[in-house]
Amino acid sequence: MSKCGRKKYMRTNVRQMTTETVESQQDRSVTHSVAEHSSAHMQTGQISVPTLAQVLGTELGYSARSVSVAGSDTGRGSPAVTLVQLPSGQTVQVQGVIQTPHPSVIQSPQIQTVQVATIAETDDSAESEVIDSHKRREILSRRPSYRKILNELSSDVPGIPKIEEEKSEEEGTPPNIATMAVPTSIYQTSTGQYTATGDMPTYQIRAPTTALPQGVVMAASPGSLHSPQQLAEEATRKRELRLMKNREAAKECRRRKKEYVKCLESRVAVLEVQNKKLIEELETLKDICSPKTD
DNA sequence: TCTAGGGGACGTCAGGACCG
DNA sequence: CGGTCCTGACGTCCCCTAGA
Repeated sequence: MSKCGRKKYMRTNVRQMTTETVESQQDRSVTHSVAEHSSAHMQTGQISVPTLAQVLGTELGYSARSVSVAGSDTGRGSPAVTLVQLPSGQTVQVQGVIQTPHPSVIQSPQIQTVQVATIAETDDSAESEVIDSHKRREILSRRPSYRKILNELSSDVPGIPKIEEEKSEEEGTPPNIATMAVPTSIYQTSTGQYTATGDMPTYQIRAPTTALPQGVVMAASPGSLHSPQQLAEEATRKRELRLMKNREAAKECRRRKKEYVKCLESRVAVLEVQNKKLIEELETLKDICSPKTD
């Protein structure tokens, strides 16, 4: 079946998902973490987030040249400020890359999973089941969206491209398209649904509402409906509109998620390098400070 | 060559978050 | 408070690859 045929199939084949199935999904969802999706199998090069590495790399540059480092972490939510003394004697205050401004998307669900397992093992009563469901509900509470997290990261580290909020449509310009300057502009999927912009200096982020036919809603105002048939048509139209919106939203959400994961991976890489350099520096200082044996 | 399995992408549903 | 947005989870399809 071709991609187009498959899409057609997906459109016409409405899956019957029962409530029971959904509830079981909820239970299983606790054990599912983003980390599972952020494996090394993630396709590379679709959307690059080079600015993070570049910015943090700049910080690494200071770190590498430093002779003495005095670090201080102001606590959770505040990035560590590091005093770096350059070889020239000049002291520079650097906002370190080691910071925990946000609850980790990758780690927290796993921790919560352990908590759920512990509760389930130690409590059997019906009352505990109620408590369990409450706790599970708390655990399932939504964390901040990828857009928010990434934007907060962007504000912490200048130079990281922000994910733009949707803008109102304006005539004459492509609506709801935010542009970001990135070195590589490959933005496509294996299905080719997104056009590759290989020779363009920017890639485009389409807001979920971009491709929506606004006129669909405008065309059928409730006042103009009379017969049950018209009501049914209106209901169908609304449903299709909602599905179309959600389709676009899901695509956008997946794109943001990928970008976010890439951002985290870049960060991990930078932190690993920095950690290695700090260890080397520590060894050097140990050698200098230790009394000579011979 | 065939097949099983892994992985990516997609559409859909459900429900929490957010906003006017 | 209702409408909309966002995202986790699921099922499905397609592609690729290793092994028989």
